[in-house]
Amino acid sequence: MKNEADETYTCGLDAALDIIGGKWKVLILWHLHSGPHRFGELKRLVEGISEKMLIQQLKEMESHGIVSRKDFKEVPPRVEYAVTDFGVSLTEALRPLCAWGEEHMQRIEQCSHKCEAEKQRAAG
Amino acid sequence: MKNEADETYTCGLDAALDIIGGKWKVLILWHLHSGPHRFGELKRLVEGISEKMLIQQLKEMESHGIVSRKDFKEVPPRVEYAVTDFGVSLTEALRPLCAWGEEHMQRIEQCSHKCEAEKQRAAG
DNA sequence: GCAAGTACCTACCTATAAGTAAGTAGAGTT
DNA sequence: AACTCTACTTACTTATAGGTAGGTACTTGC
Repeated sequence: MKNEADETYTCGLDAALDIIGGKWKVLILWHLHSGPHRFGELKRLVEGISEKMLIQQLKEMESHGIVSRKDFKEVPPRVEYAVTDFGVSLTEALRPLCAWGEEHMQRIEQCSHKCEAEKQRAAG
Repeated sequence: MKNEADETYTCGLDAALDIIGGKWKVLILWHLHSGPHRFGELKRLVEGISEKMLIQQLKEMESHGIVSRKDFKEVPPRVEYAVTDFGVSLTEALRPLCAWGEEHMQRIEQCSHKCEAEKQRAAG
């Protein structure tokens, strides 16, 4: 967000959300947390993600140093993705938030349903 | 994200990011964390936010129960926003991530600059 | 009348994220 | 030849988030 040339982030959360914000990154990170995975494994584990989005997200996470990519130079291609040490520090920092989300998941779901219902009502 | 009628979140982070994801919510929450604020105060504190976005984000945060809105029924209007108990539990859960972001802020900024530079190089 | 203060609402536009579909490469199998 | 496996790339489209500009309401002061 606040990454214009002359500006810095207002707070640490702002910066952190630049690294893990968006629909897919936390899901990918969640699966990689349990150990290294190949591309195809991740694709099957992360339900609903397209190859294109998976590649894009992995590339971004790699460029942020959260994830490492190991190419075994084989044919058919064999590539393995794993969380880096830096990425592990992030997953550790995410633990409390993860627990909070688990604890309040039903509440969040109910709210989301209510918000959807209100939107549809407003749409007529 | 995963709030379709028949689906639930894959992990707690997924759910939590539904509550605080996006450009503005963490910044608003960060300012409200220090105590209740009126609309105009928040508008001045959160640099770069438009009234429209501030209203929209506050409304969403209120509907999620993170923020409370107290209308003093005065003219000119006087409304005060504060973090709820539920919101406090969220801010507590966000502390480690906030600290992580603070700790790695410069690294994140440098990476963002590099990504921008690469994008511009690719654009020609 | 205008301007200031306060906190919103609405219509429309722009930017960004995500999605779909087609394609690439090499090796092996039918 | 086609198909399978693997992991990508590219062009274009759609969905969503954020932004701009105009407006509302009331009171007070000039």
